[in-house]
Amino acid sequence: MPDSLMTIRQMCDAFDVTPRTLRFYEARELIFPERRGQHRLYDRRDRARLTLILRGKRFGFSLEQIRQLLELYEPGPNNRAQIEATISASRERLTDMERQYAELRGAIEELKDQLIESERRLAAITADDETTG
Amino acid sequence: MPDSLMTIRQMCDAFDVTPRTLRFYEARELIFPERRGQHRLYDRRDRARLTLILRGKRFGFSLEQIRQLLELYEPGPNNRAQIEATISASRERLTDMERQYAELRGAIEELKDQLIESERRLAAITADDETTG
DNA sequence: ACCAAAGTTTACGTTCGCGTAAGCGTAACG
DNA sequence: CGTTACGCTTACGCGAACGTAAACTTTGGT
Repeated sequence: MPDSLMTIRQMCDAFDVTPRTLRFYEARELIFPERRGQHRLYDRRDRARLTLILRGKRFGFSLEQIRQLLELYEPGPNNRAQIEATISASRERLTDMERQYAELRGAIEELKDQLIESERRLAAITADDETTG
Repeated sequence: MPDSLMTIRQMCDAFDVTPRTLRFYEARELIFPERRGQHRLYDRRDRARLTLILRGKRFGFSLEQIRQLLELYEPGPNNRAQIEATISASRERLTDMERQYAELRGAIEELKDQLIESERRLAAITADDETTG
């Protein structure tokens, strides 16, 4: 079993997705499995892309945004203009992600404060129970 | 103009959303504006909640997840069980968010590496142009 | 008093990200 | 040689998160 090529079922088991999902991503041009006859075969590159797709989804990106992100990881034509465009797009995406990163930190801190406040209130009630009860 | 109460239009302008969106969030019980006659009036609390809603959306949370998150910020009944439940839920959410935070850091680093690689390729082509051209 | 602007409800329409069922090919197993 | 399993395509369905249109009331300005 050459692990360099996987069937759709092996992919589904490995990544916990359905066949429908893989075919859907293919229709949206996010992955490009080979065809052996009618059957799809997924290689290392497809798996790497799928990993990025699923991660992108956890960040709330749309499939279209993810598709554009994936293009940034492609070897691409050694055309200067293309490389420059990729660099520019990468920088923009990086800026967005850094902002989101900072925002998430802020949200975490706020929730932490809220948690501490709840713990304080619980402690107050507990102390009250001990004196009153 | 008492800025403690805002009309739906002022809210839309301030947060860059449509009236439909605000009414939709209200129908889903994410915000609870007062009614002066038939009209809605939004106070500081509504605005605070809307800020959290929009931020949650940027993190890819569903409105239902956000609604549950908002509950954690509510004063809530001083019932011990309720507070304990809130604390427990807050801890779980915090764990998730910390994980997402770390994951985002990883994604940023990967894209950075990719960017550096692109810059290297561009430099190589440029150097090539200078010697060849 | 009147008109336009703004707000309200009701309800159908739309896009995204798949789920799900129908119907067909084919390959392997007993 | 049948049937069982897996995969393929086509296509309709569905919940989320609004957009949009229709019809009505309310409110502010002149």
